[in-house]
Amino acid sequence: MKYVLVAINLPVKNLFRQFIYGLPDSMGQAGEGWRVVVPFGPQKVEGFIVRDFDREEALALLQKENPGFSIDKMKEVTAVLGTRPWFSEEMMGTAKWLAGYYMCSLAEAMRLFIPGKTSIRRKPVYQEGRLIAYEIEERLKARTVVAYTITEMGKAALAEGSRRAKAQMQALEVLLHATEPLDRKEAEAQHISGAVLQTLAEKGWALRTEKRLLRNSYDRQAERKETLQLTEEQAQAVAAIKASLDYFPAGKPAEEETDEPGAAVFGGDAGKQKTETTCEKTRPQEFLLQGITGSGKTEVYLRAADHALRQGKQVLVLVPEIALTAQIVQRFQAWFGQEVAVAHSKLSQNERGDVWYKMRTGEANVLIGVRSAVFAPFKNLGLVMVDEEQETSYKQEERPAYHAREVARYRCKNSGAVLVLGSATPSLESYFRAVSGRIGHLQLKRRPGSSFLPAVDVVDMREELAQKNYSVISRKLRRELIATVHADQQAIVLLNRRGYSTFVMCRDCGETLTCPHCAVSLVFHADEQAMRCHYCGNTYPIPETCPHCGSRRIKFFGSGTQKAEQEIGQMPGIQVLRMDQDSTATKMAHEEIIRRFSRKEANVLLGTQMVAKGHDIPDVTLVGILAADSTLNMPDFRASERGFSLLTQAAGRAGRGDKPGRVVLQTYDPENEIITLAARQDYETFAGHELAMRKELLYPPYGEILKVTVVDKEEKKAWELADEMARFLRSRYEAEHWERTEIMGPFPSGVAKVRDLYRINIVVKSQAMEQVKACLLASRYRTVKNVFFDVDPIMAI
DNA sequence: AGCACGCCGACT
DNA sequence: GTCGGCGTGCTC
Repeated sequence: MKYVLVAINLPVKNLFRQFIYGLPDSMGQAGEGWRVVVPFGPQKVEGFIVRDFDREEALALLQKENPGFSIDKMKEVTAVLGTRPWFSEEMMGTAKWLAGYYMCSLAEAMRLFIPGKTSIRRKPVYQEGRLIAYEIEERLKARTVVAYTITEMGKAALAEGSRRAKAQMQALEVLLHATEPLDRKEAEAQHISGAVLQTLAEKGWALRTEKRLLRNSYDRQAERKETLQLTEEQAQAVAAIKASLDYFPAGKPAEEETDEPGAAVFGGDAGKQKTETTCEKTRPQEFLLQGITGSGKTEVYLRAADHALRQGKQVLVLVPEIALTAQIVQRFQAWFGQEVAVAHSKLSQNERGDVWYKMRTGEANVLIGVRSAVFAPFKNLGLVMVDEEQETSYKQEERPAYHAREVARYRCKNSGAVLVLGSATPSLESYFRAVSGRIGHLQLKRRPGSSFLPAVDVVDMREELAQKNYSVISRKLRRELIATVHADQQAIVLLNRRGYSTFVMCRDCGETLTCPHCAVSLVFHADEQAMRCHYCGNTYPIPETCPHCGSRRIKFFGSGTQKAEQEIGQMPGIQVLRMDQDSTATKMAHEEIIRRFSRKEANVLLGTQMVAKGHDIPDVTLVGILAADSTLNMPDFRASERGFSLLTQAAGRAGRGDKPGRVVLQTYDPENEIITLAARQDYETFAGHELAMRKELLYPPYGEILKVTVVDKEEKKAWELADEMARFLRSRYEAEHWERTEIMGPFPSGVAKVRDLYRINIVVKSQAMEQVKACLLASRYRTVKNVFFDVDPIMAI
C-alpha cells in the first residue's frame, strides 16, 4: 500500500495542514496531482494528492508532524476521481507558488484550478422515506456526443446513387468529405437532419460512434483572413514575438529558471519566489505591447496566436471583461474558427468543465477568457496575451486575492510560454519592467491608415458656474453634441457615476444621508424612485425630512448618469442610450446596447466607464467626458493611474474611422497635470512623474504592498485585533530589521463599514515583503479569523 | 465545511 | 437545577 498526502478541498482559511491517507492497491495508479475522495472527520470530501510516498516516508512525516498519531489509525482514500491526474506538474507548481505568494492554503490555491468549487456532490440516499446516508457522486460527467462516420457500404451506396433518398445521399456526401465523425449539431448546420443520420446507421451506411477524440485541425490555411496590411510598427512587434516563440519550447521551463516552485507542501510557505522573468536581450520571454488607442494591438495578437498555433502550441488570451470584449472574440473566431473557446463567469459548471476539457485535450487551442481562465489546464501552452493588462478586474478581491497577470507570468515562466502584456496605458509595474529592460518593449505609436488621435478641448466647469450654467453639460459640449448629431455622426459621453443624484444633504444640519449598514452616501435613483446603497445594494425610501434634525430643507446634490441622460435627452435631435450597471442589469446586456448604438438606433451613448472600453464604432466623432476629475481625487496611490487610463481610453473612442474625432473634457481643475497629460495622450511624461512619486513613497514598483484587513461586526473588537497586529508587526520589524519597510495604520478602510462589518486596515510597504509574509504566516494570525491578507492590493486604503 | 465539546443566560 | 446559545477546535 502506498501513502498519499492530501490537501482537503474545503474553502476554509485555517486549514493550512494536509493529511496522510493510505492508498489501497486497487487505486495504485493515483499519485501526485490526482483528485480523490477521502474520509475527513465524519464526512467525505474531495481532496488533492500533493505527494505520494511509501510506508517509511509516511511514518517519518507522521512522526515529525504528529508523533501521537498511530499509522494504523490512518484512514484510506475512498475513491479516485477521473482517469488521470487533474494537476500537471506545472499546475501543481503554480498552485504552490500561489499559496505562498498570496498567503492562502495550498487547497485554496488548488481549488482555483477546478471548474466549479468542488467536483463532487453529495447525493442523499433515502430508505422508506428516511434519509439514511449520503453518496458521493462526480459532478462533472464525461460528456460524449453521438457522431457518425461513413462506412464502406455507405461509400458504395453513394457511388451507386439513389433517385429517391435524396437527403441520405446528401448526408453521405458530407460524411465522405468530413475529416472527423460528424455529430448531430454539425450535421444540422449543413442542413442534414439527425433522423437521416439515424437511418444511415440502421442501413449500415454510417457508423455510430461516440465522439471524444482529439484533433489538430489547425491546417485550414484558406480560412486565414489577412486582409489588413500591417504597419511597420505592427510588423516589428509581430516579428519580435515570433522570434521568441521560435526560441522557447513550450512545455518546459525557461532555461535560466532554476529555483524550485516553492516547498509549500506541509503547511504552506511564505512566497519564497521572486525571480525576474527570463530576459534574453533579443528574445525576451515576456513583452509589453504598448500601443496607443486604435493602434491595432488586436492585429498583433492575431498574428502572434497564428504563429504559436502553427507550432502546435496553445494560446491563452485574457480579457478584462468578456461582455466588453465581444469584438476580440469575434476577430479570433473569424481567424481561428473552432479552435477558439471562450470562458467567462456566466458559464455553468458543466460548460466550464467542457471548455477545460477542450483545452486539456487540444480539441480547442485558443482560450479567450476573463481572470479565472488563467487556471485552465493546457495540453501545451505556448503563448499568453493579457489585453489591457492594467485593468483592475484581473485582481480578485476575495480570498485568495490573486492577480491573473501575475499567475500568467508564473505559468509562462514554468512552461516556457511567451507572455505578451497589451495596453495603451500600462500599469506602472509593467511599464517599469519594460523601460528598465527586464522585459521586451514593443511600441505602437501610430494609428494605421488616415486615422489620427482626436483633438481635445478642456472646459473649465468653474467658468460655467460663473456664467450661471448649472447643468452637468457645459455650453461647449452641448453645442458639439448638437452639431455632431446634426452631421449624422455619433457621440459617446462618459460620466463615471451611477444614479441620478449622488448624495443628499440637509441644508440645516449639513448631515448627508448614509446607508444604515455601510459607511457610504446613499444615491438617488430616479428610475426606482428610491435611495440606493452602491455597496450592499439595499434601497430605502426618499426622505421627506432630515432623519437627523427633522428639517424639510433637504437637497439633492451631484449628478450621475441618470440625470445626464435626462438632460442630454432633451437636446434637439438627440436619442440617448444609457449604459451602466443598472441599465445592463435590468434592460439589456452591454453587447445589446453597443449593437443598438452601432446600428445607429441612438446617436449618443452615455454611461460609466464601460462606455470607454473595447469597442470600435466608426461613426463616433465626439467624446464628452464629464467630471473628469472625479476618479482622480480618490485618496489612493493608484488613483492617478486609473484616472489617466480611463481618460485616455475614453478619448481614444473618438475618430476611429476615417473621420477626425474630437474630445470635450470637463473639469473643475483644468490645471491638473494628469488631465492635461491625458488630453495630450502623453503617457511617457505621466509615467515618468508618477514613477518618481512612487519611488519617493515606496509604492510599487519600488516597494511591495500588503494590506491586512481586520473585519468584525463590533467596531471595538476590530480595532483591538488590528492594534494588536500592528504592534506585533512593528515589534518584529524592530527585531528583524527588514529592508526599507513602512507599517501604516491601523486606520479605517476607505469604506469603513460594509454590510454591518467594520473594516480596519494595516498597510505594509516593504522591499522585504517575503520576510514580512513569512513572519505573519509563522504567527497565530495566519489562521485567526476575521483577518484578510491582500497581497499587492489594488487600493492601499 | 461539519461536527463535538464546552462554558454562561432564561426556562419547564 | 437543565436546555441551548454559538465561540473554539479538530478532522490523517
